[in-house]
Amino acid sequence: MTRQRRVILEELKKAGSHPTADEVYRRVQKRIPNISMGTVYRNLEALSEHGIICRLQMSEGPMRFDASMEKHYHVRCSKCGRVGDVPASLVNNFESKVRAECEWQITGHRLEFIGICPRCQSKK
Amino acid sequence: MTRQRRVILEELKKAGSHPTADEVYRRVQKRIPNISMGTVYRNLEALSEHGIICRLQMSEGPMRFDASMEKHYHVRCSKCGRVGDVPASLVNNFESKVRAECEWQITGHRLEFIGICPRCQSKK
DNA sequence: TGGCTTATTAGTAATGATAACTATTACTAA
DNA sequence: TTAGTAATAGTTATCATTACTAATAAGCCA
Repeated sequence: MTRQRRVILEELKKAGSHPTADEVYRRVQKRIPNISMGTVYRNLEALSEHGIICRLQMSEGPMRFDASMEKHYHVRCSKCGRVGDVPASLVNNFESKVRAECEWQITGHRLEFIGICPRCQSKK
Repeated sequence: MTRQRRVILEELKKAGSHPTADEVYRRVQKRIPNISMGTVYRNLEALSEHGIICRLQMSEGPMRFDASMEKHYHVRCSKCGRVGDVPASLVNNFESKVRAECEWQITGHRLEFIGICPRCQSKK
């Protein structure tokens, strides 16, 4: 656990929402001015491989990262791209019939909601 | 509807599965040898904007395209990357509770199953 | 503590998918 | 046939991400 890795994790936690690698980079840069983008990517990768953070591949835009490991889904705002959380408890099981009737062996799924965030709703 | 666009659409339909832009390009190239990659992208884009084809942003790998417009979901093989279809009828409604309880205005979702395709299952 | 081994870094260059640009060509309607 | 528009081929640019490399820092044992 190097200083760089520690600061990257701290800033990701502070960010709260779901920053991209670049947003993490810009935050960390304020504390370690000569940090390199490669270091940010490498550490976000390492942290997610150790199950400490989560990498979110959304259907649009670059990869995002999430320090929260609780089970939840994500909503992406189609106006501004912001990403929010949807507790898994709001989503009923929908996989069982697919598992039963599909000749593929289903191992998981990726679900992302599309919507308009509160901020963009009030803008209009 | 230019010759290029027509051939792109024909080859996409013939391809059956879910080719990437590059695969479409290679197929079309056999009939129009000097076609440009840009033309392929532009036309796949145009066709999908007109609702004639469907562009699939999978969570891994490049964009894929689908000539079938029936409502269905996709499974991606985690071994080989192949993409298959899952009829929408196998998936129960799971969105209503989210719509009701989330302060975002939900407009849709993107769902992708992960699994192992029949071919990779038998390989092992 | 000091030296040794290995991992990690900063910096830069490379990659791969996609989009933008530009001069040229094809299509269309008058 | 011609002006106007749209689409093309070819090329270059962009953006996110990964790979490479020499220098630096961690961790560990004597």
